[in-house]
Amino acid sequence: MDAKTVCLAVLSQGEASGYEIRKSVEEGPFAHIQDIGFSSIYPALSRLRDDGLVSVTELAQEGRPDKKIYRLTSDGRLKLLNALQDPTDSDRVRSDFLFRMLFADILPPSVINSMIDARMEEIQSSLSRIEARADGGFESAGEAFVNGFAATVQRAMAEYIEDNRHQLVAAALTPSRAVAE
Amino acid sequence: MDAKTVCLAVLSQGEASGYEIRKSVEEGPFAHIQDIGFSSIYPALSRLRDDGLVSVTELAQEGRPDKKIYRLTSDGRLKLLNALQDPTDSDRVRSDFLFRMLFADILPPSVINSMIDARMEEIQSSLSRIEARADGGFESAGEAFVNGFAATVQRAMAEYIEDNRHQLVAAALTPSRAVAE
DNA sequence: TTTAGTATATTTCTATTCGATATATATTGT
DNA sequence: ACAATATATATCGAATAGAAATATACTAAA
Repeated sequence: MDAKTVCLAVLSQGEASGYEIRKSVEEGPFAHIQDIGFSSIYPALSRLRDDGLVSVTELAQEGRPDKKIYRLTSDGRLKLLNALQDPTDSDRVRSDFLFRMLFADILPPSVINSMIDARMEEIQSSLSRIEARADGGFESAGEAFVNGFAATVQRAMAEYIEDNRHQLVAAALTPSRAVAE
Repeated sequence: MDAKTVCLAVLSQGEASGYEIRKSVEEGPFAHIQDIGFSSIYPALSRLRDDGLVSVTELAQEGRPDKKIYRLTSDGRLKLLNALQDPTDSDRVRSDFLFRMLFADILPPSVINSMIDARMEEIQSSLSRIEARADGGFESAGEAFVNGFAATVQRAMAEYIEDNRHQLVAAALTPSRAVAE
């Protein structure tokens, strides 16, 4: 989703500043399925305000920069509802880990092993966060569905890696392709 | 991975034009784990050539634009080997589908249902392509591992969706949040 | 048969996004 | 005392996304 829709989506769950939108996307229900940086958020919020889809209240703060609190307008809520029904883009995965695994037979086995270990740790910590979120209960059936989805996929990945990693390491030990060493 | 490394990676499996690199990434072993567009490939190839990491041969063709065929140099091969051992970025997923499912309770059930159906079809066609690739045999253990990984994940997703879709549709039928209708 | 769509092939444009940095201060941990 | 982390916005350059421009051949459907 584009940054504007992401902002509308987060704001539909309550008012927030740009900073809080980012935190919400990183840690909240959108974690694992969407990410966004400040350099997308701030221009997006400006445009949404110009288009009357959000309203802003500046809140003076001591010790910190003034906080700009954004709220959905009714136009904004409608826009979100429409955007959610627009044609859905295909899901996209970008895996640096699997990219490297494709070249397992030209990399040193020790490197392969530590990459796999690192990936397994990432998966475990993802799972911890997912399960922690489940303990807190869900605001909607959608959140429960997405959380369960993420958990299922992470577990499937962990299981596959554990079951098949030895084949990769074996291949790295007996390289079939030309290696520069 | 950045576009330059993707180009080096594809070229490590044989010479290719920019157009062929794209096709290879879309359809070959990189499918499902990486994507790249022409507007990344062509500038990347120019830079790689400037840096002496690839060499170019122009091939005149009739009826089609001249084809520029790129080959890895030995510097390029080394560069790839190094890049593959650089710190690995975290895997990233961007799911428009799950994003929408988060809002299942404010969308019409018919819309939810057709989004789910569309997603299931996409998964099935992904699986068909993955299984077709398995039938062709693999060039390396890495390819076999990645293909099996993709198959496992797609099957886990399909199974989860089938098992849990009714909960989403039920929620859409009895909306708990304010809906504009 | 004509027409639409798909395939080959590169280049370039605009808009968006990524990643880092600048700026400023409070709080927390070592 | 010092380092790291958290709060908060803005902006810069580089990279990427997505579409369009250009040109031709082949294939399938109306």
